Amino acid sequence: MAQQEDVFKKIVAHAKEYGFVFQSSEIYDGLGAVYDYGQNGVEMKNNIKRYWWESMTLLHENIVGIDSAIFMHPTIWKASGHVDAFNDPLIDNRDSKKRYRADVLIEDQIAKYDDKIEKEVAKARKRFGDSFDEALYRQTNPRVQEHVAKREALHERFAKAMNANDLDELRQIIIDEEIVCPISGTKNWTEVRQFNLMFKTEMGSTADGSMTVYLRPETAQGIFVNYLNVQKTGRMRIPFGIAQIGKAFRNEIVARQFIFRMREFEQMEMQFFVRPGEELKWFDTWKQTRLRWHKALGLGDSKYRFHDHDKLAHYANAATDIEFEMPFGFKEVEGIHSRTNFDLSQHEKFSGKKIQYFDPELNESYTPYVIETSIGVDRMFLSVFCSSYEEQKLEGGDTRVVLHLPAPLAPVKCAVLPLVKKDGLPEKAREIVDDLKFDFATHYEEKDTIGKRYRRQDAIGTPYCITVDHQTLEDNTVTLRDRDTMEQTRVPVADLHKLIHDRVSLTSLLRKIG
RNA sequence: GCGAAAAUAGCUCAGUUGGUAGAGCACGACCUUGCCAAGGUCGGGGUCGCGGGUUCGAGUCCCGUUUUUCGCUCCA
Repeated sequence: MAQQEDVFKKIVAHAKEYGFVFQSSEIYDGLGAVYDYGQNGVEMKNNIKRYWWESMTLLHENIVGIDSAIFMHPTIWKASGHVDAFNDPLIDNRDSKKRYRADVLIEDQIAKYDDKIEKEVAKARKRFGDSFDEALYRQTNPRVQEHVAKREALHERFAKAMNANDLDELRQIIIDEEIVCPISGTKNWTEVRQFNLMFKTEMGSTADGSMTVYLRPETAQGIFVNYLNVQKTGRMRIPFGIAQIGKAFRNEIVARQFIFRMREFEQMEMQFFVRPGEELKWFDTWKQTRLRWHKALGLGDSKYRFHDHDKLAHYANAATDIEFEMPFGFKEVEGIHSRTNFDLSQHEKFSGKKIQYFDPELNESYTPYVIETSIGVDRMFLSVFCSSYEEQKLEGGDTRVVLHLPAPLAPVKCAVLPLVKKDGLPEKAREIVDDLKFDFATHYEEKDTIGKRYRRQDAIGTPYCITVDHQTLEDNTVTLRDRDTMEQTRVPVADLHKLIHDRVSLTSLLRKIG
């Protein structure tokens, strides 16, 4: 594990050193859990996004894309449940250093009174046998009555505090009830703090005319609220999907592990609308489709696994994660959820608009069910980056750092290098660059020895290096060096375009899954 | 948010009981070489994360703060 952490540190350092990922606002000491993509990172990230987007929109004639705004009507987040669910009152125990949701602690305490009541009743039932009048016992037994009274008083006090959002009162309840930490057994509690996971801002430039809006914590709702628009204007027939790539924001309590958990991040989400009752069939179909998309990159099939959720979110009737083996363990990269008709129904309720689909085959209307595939761009980036990084030992004791990026995702596709900086080789190399640059991200480099230039390209994952030497001037051939094998083959300049295209184009990747 | 550790040049680090900052690599120019990094000469670059305090004097000691890493916690 220590060794793995070490590797991860090197990977993070490499990402910075070669212009993939920088800490946000670094010259001002940085901003927690926010990162910027550099000159190479942005290219790779765009390639990932294009791979996803084209796999959705080109390979499925019943999936279309949208790009919805980050600002949305605040009621959307009430309908979706985010306003309530993203507002947890939390409390820490100073001895065990454990954090708990204050409301959950109190609810557990209420459940304890229920247990006491049931225990009394069970004892009496055993003692009196068949002649036991349970209802009468519950109403009259003083011990049961005492527990009931305490339970009711607590419940009332708790509900009142939660409604008023009174954090001090929640803490007082925990103290008065002498609730102890299950780990340390002590009552050494901190203050109760409210964590709002949604970022807030004001819309409207005057103070009294403004309205609180949230930066979206997920892109999915932008799809749900546009469901009718797309379905009608696109004449979409169920089953169909809507795809979207965009930024989302969460004020994470703890955001760590580099770009794995960020406060501002990017999602690629697709909501697939299906007939009620067919959702689990489609859930399974999308699980397999999405896994194929991942595996086509060739990062290693054993690095993926499904993690099915036992505890489902309030809207879901099935959910799984696609996990990828990062240097710090298997981690969620993509979630696939069967969201039922929860979201569309909620928006029907809150907006008062009818969001139904008339199914001509069934001759009936219904609220569609939804299968969601939701993948984090940054997590995808991290998984590709980590699994591509290698410190390779070469013969002769040398080492080289090489990024074995899937060629279609590499930020630079080929580098054209004149062997020496004279004898007309740079001019010839420039000619080749001018031919290739329209189709491929191409680098030209003439500084330093050829070996050094190869290593620099290896470090950013450039699949091909094209070297122009004296023979090139005679017979118009160059050497083509492969990043992974370091092998060189002599090829005519005229063949370069096809050779490179075959390996680096997104098409080759899409054909594997389409 | 709690606990622990770290922060010195673009990168990796040194800086000895407090005496006003150094190396290697990288970078720029020129020369040399020319197929798998680290030849020569010259040069640019640091208010030692930030803010206080102690001291004649702080990179070094103390306090606070920011960021990062690890553990806990949380995770629609």
